[in-house]
Amino acid sequence: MKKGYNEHVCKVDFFDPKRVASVQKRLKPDRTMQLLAETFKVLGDTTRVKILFALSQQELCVCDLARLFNTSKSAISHQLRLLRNMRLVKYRKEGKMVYYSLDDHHIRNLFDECLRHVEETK
Amino acid sequence: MKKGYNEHVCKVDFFDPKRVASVQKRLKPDRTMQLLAETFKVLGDTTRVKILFALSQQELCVCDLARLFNTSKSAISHQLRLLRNMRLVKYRKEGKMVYYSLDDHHIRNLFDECLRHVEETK
DNA sequence: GGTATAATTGAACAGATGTTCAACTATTCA
DNA sequence: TGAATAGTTGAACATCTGTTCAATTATACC
Repeated sequence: MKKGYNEHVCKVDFFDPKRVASVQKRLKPDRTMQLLAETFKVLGDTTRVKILFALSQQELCVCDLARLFNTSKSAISHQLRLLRNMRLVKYRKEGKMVYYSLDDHHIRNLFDECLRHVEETK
Repeated sequence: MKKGYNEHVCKVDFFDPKRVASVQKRLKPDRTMQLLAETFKVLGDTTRVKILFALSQQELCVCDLARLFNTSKSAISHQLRLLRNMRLVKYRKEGKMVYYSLDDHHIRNLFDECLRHVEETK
């Protein structure tokens, strides 16, 4: 993401030290911001949004999801792995089948809040 | 994003038609899912999350933000354009300066909800 | 008008992302 | 045990993303 990076170039000219200091004090730790961004990033893909929305309606297996969105099991499985890693979905095994569902009640709230934003601005 | 794409390969094997049909009925329009994903995607970057969080504290100019996060004005400006396009920030001009602030009260709620998720699972 | 500078923009490029394909694992059932 | 199959995984690859650098625009002040 970074390239040459001319450290000697003055990157900033005019800024208000008071304003900057006051905001700086109230910033959250970098790690927290990273986690926030990572979580939003995982939500930031149409396939994954659809998967999560579907799972918010009903527990489903990989084949159900693949059928629902007319895509391959492999693609769905790769996406589910990302969602698992971020603890957005959980699963239970039943024989050869694996049933997925939402892991966390916050996700539905996130969806609702974001839907309201989208509805308002469109 | 797509390559060869073997249309003739059966992509799905076992699924529950009832389950799939019941969820399918309740899915939102594709355009809505896309807008949701686009919005989350814009939120899914550490620099932009930081910018938005800073702006949720106080109106700031590009130089303030560049200073705050020790990055270039150009990088900040590029990111602000994305945020403007998704109507997440608004701005007012005052001479040579451009002051940015949050456009929408939903964003703070989104942040809070996501923060709670992050705090719980870490 | 002319210079300085806050901000924006476009091109370039390294790195990240998402799907495909093929190989593999795990479980069922005959 | 062996065939069938639900699901996972890794490599490959085209596309997308974010920062840098250089050029441009817009405003202030002399």
